[in-house]
Amino acid sequence: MGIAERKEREKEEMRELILQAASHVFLARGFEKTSIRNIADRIEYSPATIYLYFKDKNEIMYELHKGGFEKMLQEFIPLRSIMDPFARLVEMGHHYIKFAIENKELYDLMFLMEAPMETLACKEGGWDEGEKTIDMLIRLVQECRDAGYFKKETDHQTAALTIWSYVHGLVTIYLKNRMQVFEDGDDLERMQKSYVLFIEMIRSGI
Amino acid sequence: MGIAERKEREKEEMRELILQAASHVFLARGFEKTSIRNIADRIEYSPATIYLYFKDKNEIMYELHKGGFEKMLQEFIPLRSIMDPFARLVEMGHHYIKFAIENKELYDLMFLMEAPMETLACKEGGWDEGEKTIDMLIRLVQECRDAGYFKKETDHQTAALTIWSYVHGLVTIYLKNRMQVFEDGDDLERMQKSYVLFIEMIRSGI
DNA sequence: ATTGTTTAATAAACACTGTTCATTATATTT
DNA sequence: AAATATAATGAACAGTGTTTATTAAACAAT
Repeated sequence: MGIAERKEREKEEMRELILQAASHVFLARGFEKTSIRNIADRIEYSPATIYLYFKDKNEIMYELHKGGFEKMLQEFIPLRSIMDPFARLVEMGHHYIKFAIENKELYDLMFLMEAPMETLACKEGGWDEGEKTIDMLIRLVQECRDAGYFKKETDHQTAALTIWSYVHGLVTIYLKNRMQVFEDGDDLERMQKSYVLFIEMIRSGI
Repeated sequence: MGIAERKEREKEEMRELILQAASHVFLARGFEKTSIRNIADRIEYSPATIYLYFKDKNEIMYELHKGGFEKMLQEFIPLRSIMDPFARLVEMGHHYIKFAIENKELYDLMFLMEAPMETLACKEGGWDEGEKTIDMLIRLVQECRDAGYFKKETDHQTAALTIWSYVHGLVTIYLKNRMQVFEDGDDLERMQKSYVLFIEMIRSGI
């Protein structure tokens, strides 16, 4: 029964081809402005063909959002070489902010857009990608406490949510063009200064 | 020349009528899913008529976003009766979070969507609404420092951005359904706990 | 090799979207 | 009452996501 297997493989290859094209067009034109027809054009297939491989546009979005988390976790790998947990936390924040700035569209898809969450709601199980990432942060907070940085009574989940909220808020203000409230000066520099302040805050406050 | 004035008044009334209808449909169906035709239907006019009063859909969004800021600043008025600046800051955060939760769509429009910012870019001048709000926060931070709460060397703008980032991030995670990363429990309670922690952090850390 | 059957791909359509423009209806002025 | 200016619209354009009936290709059984 080699044929069934080959078909399976070909189906997977086609899915991959579509996702690759989708990713390319999305990153080039932005998510909102990309249509199924754009994606179909790029791989020289009919728009209807895409619906043989994906339920709807949201499912493509969901799949790309998954890819975004893979990419992000990849970029977190070098953190493992940092021994001190607090230094690792600081560096993780840096990498998170850097990832958001360098992958605006992807970050939007991962943490702001509704599309992937809607597909998730139709599926069984939870938001594995998000959970995996926040778990990393929670464990890191735990390590920091164990190493004597944070107060013993602090709840890890609460601390993780607080830290995540801050970095997510910071990059979202930037990505969504709301740094305009500060009239002049360099946005990135201002973010840098804020991050330094926040780090000092959690060093002494959590 | 009473006619010209009446015409002017009628034009303004029509704009208001359209905005009112737009607001109603937007709030009921969500911003993304509302069309010019939906708005036109509600006021029993042709879709083309709307374009006699607004340049495009973005301009309607921009106008509604302005209304959102007015509403928010209205809700900040009671804060003035709080004498202690730090207590006022805490309460401002509370109100900010409350406003976001009770006006999800509006908050989205004010701080996340691109539409109003695109109209802004075509206009001269800056983002007055945003500036006014962040200025409130900056001045409040300044008051706190003067009252001996924060460190003397802390930059007000940096501190304000840091605080805003946190609350904005927190509500955005919630509004965009990303609280799912925490498996069980009440989202609002978790946010409450995080906010308490954050307040303690800035009390001792800024 | 020639059937019959399953699978893959598509063209065309449906019901939408924002937006424009020539045409019609109304209101104002002469 | 006729001429003009203003307001409102129907119809169209180019686009969207998605579905379906039809065609083309690949496979299975004879």
